[in-house]
Amino acid sequence: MIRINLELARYIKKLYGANEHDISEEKFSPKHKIIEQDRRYSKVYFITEGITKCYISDENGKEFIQEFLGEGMEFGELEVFSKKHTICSVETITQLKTLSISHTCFNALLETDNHFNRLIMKALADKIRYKAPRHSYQHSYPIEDNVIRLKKIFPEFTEVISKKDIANYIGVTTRSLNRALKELKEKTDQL
Amino acid sequence: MIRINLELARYIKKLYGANEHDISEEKFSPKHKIIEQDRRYSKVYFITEGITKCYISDENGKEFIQEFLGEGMEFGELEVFSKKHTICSVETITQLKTLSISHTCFNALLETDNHFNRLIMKALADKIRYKAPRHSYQHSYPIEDNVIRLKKIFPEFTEVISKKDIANYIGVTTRSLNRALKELKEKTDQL
DNA sequence: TTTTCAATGGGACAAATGTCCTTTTTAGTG
DNA sequence: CACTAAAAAGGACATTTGTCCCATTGAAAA
Repeated sequence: MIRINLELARYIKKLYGANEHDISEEKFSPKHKIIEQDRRYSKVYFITEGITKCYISDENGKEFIQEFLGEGMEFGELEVFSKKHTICSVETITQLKTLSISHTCFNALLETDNHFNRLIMKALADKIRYKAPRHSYQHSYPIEDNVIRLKKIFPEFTEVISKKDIANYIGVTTRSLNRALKELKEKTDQL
Repeated sequence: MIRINLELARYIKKLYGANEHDISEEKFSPKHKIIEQDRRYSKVYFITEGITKCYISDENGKEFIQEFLGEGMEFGELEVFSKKHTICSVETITQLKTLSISHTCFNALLETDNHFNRLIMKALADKIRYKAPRHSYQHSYPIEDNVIRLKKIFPEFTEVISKKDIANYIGVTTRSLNRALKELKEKTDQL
């Protein structure tokens, strides 16, 4: 549910240690919007600490959360390859620390650093791999099953992430999520 | 709706022309399953002609279509980066021609051919970019709106792709799709 | 041509989810 | 500590979508 990539985190920290002027550290407080949908930016971010949500909002203001990003996850990288606007907003949930790098340097690294190139390639592939079954599951199963599934992979999810965000992640209304949680609780209490 | 990547198609054909022994051409007839979910393969395919569907099926046999792939789209590449099982099945819809290449050669190309590396990177990024808004839209809007949207981007979709596949692409039952199509027709007939 | 089977279309009802509101709880602020 | 605003919980009802059928059509096979 909260995606991480420790291998990438380790490597970007190592680069930061060796080559401080290309990579810079930034800190953000909770609920801070780092990237806004449909804009242009010229930096790629790597999370070293904390959690963000990455979401699309439509004209009615509905948010649909794509991913929760944790340590080692990158964002802002898609726009390096296809020079278009961002498709997602990224907003911090907890305090956040990032290492960031300009598009120019990112490109340079991709060309000169084979290992870096491979890590980014793998990170992209993993994003695709991860999304497919998730959306498939969400469509095919009732809300309750989705909640059970979340509980399994991340038992304390209700403590860290707000109900609204969880609902937007599953793609349902808060009302429906509450209903599912209540029914689930009643069922487990009976036992 | 049917994704293509002409730039990649052009380049892989060019490579095929120059270096025939690493890349081989294959032909498949309609409804042929080229790749099956949860298996291992050692080839990457590039479509040069025809259409396939790429889908996940669950334990109840429900199919959820991730993408329809057309000219220039690749499949089987995700497993090069994370050496796991396939997450999708890929099945031809029309006759299909592909150029395929072994994992080993694919990796070699990525390392030695900068342009190829960049094209693959971009192809991965585009797959991510494309998926996000699509799933968001499908969750947020009723079936009818989704059908209207498909009509806009691919007017003759009902002729090429079966109702069942369209329904599995939108993530609804055939019954619901038919209902939506009927209501849509009634509305437009009134005008 | 007849037969067969899959694809399509749709009726009737059930179940899941959304909408609209109101109440309760919680956390933060003056 | 009291006050306020946001988050959470849930009642009542409407709407959407699914399930379970069966009828029709069309195309491929015998």
